[in-house]
Amino acid sequence: MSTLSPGRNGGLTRKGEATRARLMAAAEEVFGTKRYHGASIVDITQAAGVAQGTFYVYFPSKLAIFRELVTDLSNAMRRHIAQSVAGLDDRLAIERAGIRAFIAFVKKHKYLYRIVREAETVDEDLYRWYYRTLAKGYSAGLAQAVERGQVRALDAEAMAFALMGVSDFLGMRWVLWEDREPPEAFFEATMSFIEDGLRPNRDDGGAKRGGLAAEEGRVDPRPRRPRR
Amino acid sequence: MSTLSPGRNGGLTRKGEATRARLMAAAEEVFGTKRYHGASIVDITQAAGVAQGTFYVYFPSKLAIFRELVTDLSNAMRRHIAQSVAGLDDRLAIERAGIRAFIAFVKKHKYLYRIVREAETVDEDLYRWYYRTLAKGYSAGLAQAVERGQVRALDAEAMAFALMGVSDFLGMRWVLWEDREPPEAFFEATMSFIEDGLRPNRDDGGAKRGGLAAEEGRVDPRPRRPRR
Amino acid sequence: MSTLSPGRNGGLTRKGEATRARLMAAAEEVFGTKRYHGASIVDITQAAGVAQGTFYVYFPSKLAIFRELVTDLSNAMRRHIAQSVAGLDDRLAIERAGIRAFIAFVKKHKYLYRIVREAETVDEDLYRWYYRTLAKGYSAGLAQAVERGQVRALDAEAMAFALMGVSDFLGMRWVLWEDREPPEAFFEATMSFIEDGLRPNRDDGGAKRGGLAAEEGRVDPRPRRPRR
Amino acid sequence: MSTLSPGRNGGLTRKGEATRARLMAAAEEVFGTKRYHGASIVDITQAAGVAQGTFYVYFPSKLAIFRELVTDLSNAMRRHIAQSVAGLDDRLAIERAGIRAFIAFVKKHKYLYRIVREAETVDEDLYRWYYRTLAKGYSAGLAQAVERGQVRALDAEAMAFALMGVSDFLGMRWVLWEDREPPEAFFEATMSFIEDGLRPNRDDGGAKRGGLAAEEGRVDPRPRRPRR
DNA sequence: CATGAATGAGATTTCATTCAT
DNA sequence: AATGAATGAAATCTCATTCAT
Repeated sequence: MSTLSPGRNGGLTRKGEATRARLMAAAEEVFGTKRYHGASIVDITQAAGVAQGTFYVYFPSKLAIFRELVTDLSNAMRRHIAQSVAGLDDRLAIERAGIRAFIAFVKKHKYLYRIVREAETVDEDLYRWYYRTLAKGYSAGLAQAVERGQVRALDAEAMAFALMGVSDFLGMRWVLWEDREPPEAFFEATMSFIEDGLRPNRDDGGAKRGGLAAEEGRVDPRPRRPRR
Repeated sequence: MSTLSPGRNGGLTRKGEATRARLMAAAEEVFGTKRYHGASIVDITQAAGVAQGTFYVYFPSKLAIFRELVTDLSNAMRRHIAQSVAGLDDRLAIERAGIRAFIAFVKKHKYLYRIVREAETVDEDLYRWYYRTLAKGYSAGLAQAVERGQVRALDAEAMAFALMGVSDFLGMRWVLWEDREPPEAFFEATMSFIEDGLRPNRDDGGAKRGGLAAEEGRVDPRPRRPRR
Repeated sequence: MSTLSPGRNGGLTRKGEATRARLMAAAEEVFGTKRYHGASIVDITQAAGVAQGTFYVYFPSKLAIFRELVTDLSNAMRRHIAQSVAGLDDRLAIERAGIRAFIAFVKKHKYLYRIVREAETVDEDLYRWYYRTLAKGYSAGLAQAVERGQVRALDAEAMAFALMGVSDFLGMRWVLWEDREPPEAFFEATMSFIEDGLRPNRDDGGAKRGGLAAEEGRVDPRPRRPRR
Repeated sequence: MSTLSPGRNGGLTRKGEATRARLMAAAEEVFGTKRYHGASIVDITQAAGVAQGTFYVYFPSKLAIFRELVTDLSNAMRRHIAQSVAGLDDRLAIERAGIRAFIAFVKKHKYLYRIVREAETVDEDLYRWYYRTLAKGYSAGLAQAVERGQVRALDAEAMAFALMGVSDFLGMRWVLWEDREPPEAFFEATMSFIEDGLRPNRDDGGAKRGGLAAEEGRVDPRPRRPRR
C-alpha cells in the first residue's frame, strides 16, 4: 500500500529498510481507518508485525510518521498527475486528464483523503503546505495556459483554488463517500462546468492572441466589473 | 460568540438555561482554538466559569456538545445565507450574494471552519449530514434555475458540489488562512469562473440575457468539447 | 511522618487537604526507601491508598512533589534547630545544641538524608538552595558571634561550610549508616574539634573586642559577652 | 579524561583494550553531565564512537561500568593525595597539602563529585565503601599523628569524618558549584579552623607552637568542655 | 571484535466520566 | 443546580539488554 518513497535511506540495512517500509504501510492503513487520534502506536506496530519498541527505532514520534506519510502521499500524487498529463498540450485536455488522474489516485490510495484532511487538525502547517504546493503547480500551469490564450485571463491562483475545490469535493462525494469513481454523467457535468468556467470567451482575451477585435454578436461582455 | 440556538429548552430554569448557553459558547471557543482532541472538559468548564461536574448536568458527553455545536452552526449558516439571497431572482445574482454571505458568516464565526471540518474526524456521519444538507438546498435552487433557464442544464447535484468546493476553498484560502475576506480581485475572478461555468452558452439560446424568458424545459446538451 | 507544612491550602476541601497530606507522607516514605528514580507514581499512590490518577489532582508531576518535600523538610529542619538554640547566648553552646538538634531531627526524619542528597541529582538548583539557605543562617549567627568575640575572627561563610560539612558527615556516619545517634564519645570528639576550631585564641582577636589587650594568662575568655 | 585504570586487562587485544578505555572515558563524561539515570547506554556508546551492542562486549551492565568508574576514581584520588603528602612529616602540613591535593584532583576530574555522590543513590554499598576506605586511611594517619603528639588525642575516626566533611563541603562550595579552586582567604580560614581544631591545646603542653618537639606518647585528655 | 535491529517491560501523564455532598 | 474529588483505562515514549550476522 505504500511504495511511495523509495529513497531517503538514512543508513539502514536492507532488513531495517524493510521494517521501516512495513511501518509506513501499516501507518497508512491504520491512520486511514482509525484516524490519527484513534490510532495507537500499538495498532501500527501490530499491523506491521513488530514489537512496540521497534516503532521508535525508526520514527521519533507518532506525529513524525504521520508527517512523513502526508509528505509522501503529496509527492506521489503530484508525480502521478504530472505523469498523466505529460505530453498534453491543450489546457482543457490537461484539466480533464489531471482530474481523472486525481480521482484515480485517491481511488487507489483510498486513505489519502482521510489522512490529508486530518492533517488540518494534526499539523496545520503541513496541511497548508500540502495545498499550497498543489496550488503552486496548478497556478503555474494555468498562468501558462492564460498566456497561450487557452484559458481566460483570470487570476491564476483564484482559478487554481476554484479548481482544487471542485476536484476535492468531487472526490469527496464519490470516492470518499461512496468508494467509487464518479458516474460518468456526474463527471461530465463537472467537467463541463469547469470548461465553460475556463474557456476563453470568443470576445475576450482576443488581445491576448494577437490584438484582434472580438467578433460581433458578442454575448455577455460581462467584463468590466471595474471594482477596487 | 454563539447565540446560535435559542430554543431547545428541555425544562431548564432560567439560570440553567444560562449555564448551558455559557457552556456552548465556551465549547465553540475551545474546540475552535484547541481542536476536539486537544480540548478537555476542564478547558470548557473553565472557559465557561463553572465546575467540572457541571458539564455533565447539561451534556451527556464531550461528543454530544460537539454534535450540537456543529448542528447549530450548520443551521445558523444556512439560515443566514437564505436570508441574504431572499428576494433575489436571478440565479447568478443569488450565487454571488450567497457566496458573499457564506464568506461573511465564516468570517464572523471564525471557528466554523475548524469545527465543521474536524467533524469529519470526530463523527463522519455528522460531517456528511452537514454537506448533504447544504447540497440538498443548493441543488434545489440550481434545479429551479435550470428550469428557468437561468443556468445551464447540468446535473444540479454536480453543480452544487462544484460550487460548494469552490466556496469552501475560497473561504479556506482567505478566511481560514489569512483571517480576512478575499481581496476583491480574487473574489471577482472566482465569481467570473463560476458564472461562466454556470451561464447558459450564447449558443444554447443566447436570449437568456436579453430579458427574454427562457424556453421551457430546455435541456442543455453539453456541447462540443473539442479537445483531443 | 510529615506534618511538616500545615499551611498552603490552595482552595481544597477538608477531604482534599487530607488526601494531599497522605500523598506527601507517602512520598516521603517511598522516596526515602526506593529513591527518586526507583519510586513510581504507583508506589506513592498505593502507599497513600488512592488511585493513580488522584496523584495528578494534587501535584503536576513527580518532580513537583519531590521539590515540595525537600522544601518542607528544609524549612522544618531549620525551624527545629532555631527553636532548639533559642535562648542560648554563647555561640559554642549554640553550636552544640544546634548539632544535637540536627542529629535529633534527622534521626526522626530518617529519610531526610536520602531525600535531600538525592536532590543533588534530581534538581541541582533545589539542592544548592537547600545548603545555601542553611549556610546563610549559619553564617549570620557566626558573624554575630565573631563580633561578640565568641568565636575567632574567621570568614563566617568558611566556618559555616566547614561546620555544615562536619555535621553532615557526622549524621551520615551514624544516623544514615547505622540508624542511631552518634556514640557520646564520638560526638564529644567531634564537638571538641569544632570548639577548638572556633574558640578564639588568647593571642588573636584581642583588638576585636575594643582594642584591649587580652588578659594575661587567661585561657579562653569565651565567657561573658553579655550585651544585646 | 580518564587514564585512571591502566591495568585490569582480562585478555583483551590491544584494540579491545582501547575500545574499553574509550567506553570508560565516555562513561565518565556522560555520567558526569547527564547523571546516572539520565545517561543511556546509547549516550555512552555514541560518545565513545562505537555501536550500541559493543558496550556489552566489555561490560555486563550499566551498573557495572558505573561501579568500575567509582572504584577507579577512588583509587586514583587516594593515590594522588598520598603522593602529594609523601615526604611530609608534620600532620598539620600533611593536612594542608592533602586538602590542596584533594581540591586539585576534583578540579581536574570535574565529574568526580557528581559521580561519587550519585553512587549513594545508585549503589549505596559502593558509596559507603568509598568513604570508609577514605576514612580508614585518614584515621590511620591521624592516629599516628596523635601518637606523635602532633594532633590532639581525639578519637581518630571522629576526626577523620569531621575532616572529610570539611573538605567535602569546601570542594562542593567552590569546585562543584563555582568550578574554581577556593579563594585563598576562604581556604586559609578553613585551614585555620581545622588546624586549631586539631592542634594540641597550648595548655595541653603548650610547647607545640613554640617550636618545641612534642613529648612522646602524650595523650590529650580531651579537656574541659564547659558547656551547660 | 563489532554491529545495529529488535524487544518488551515499565514509567509518566492525561482525561472523560462518576458520584457523594 | 452545582460542585470538585476521585477514578482507572489507555496512550506515548524510553531504554537496558539480547541476538543474529
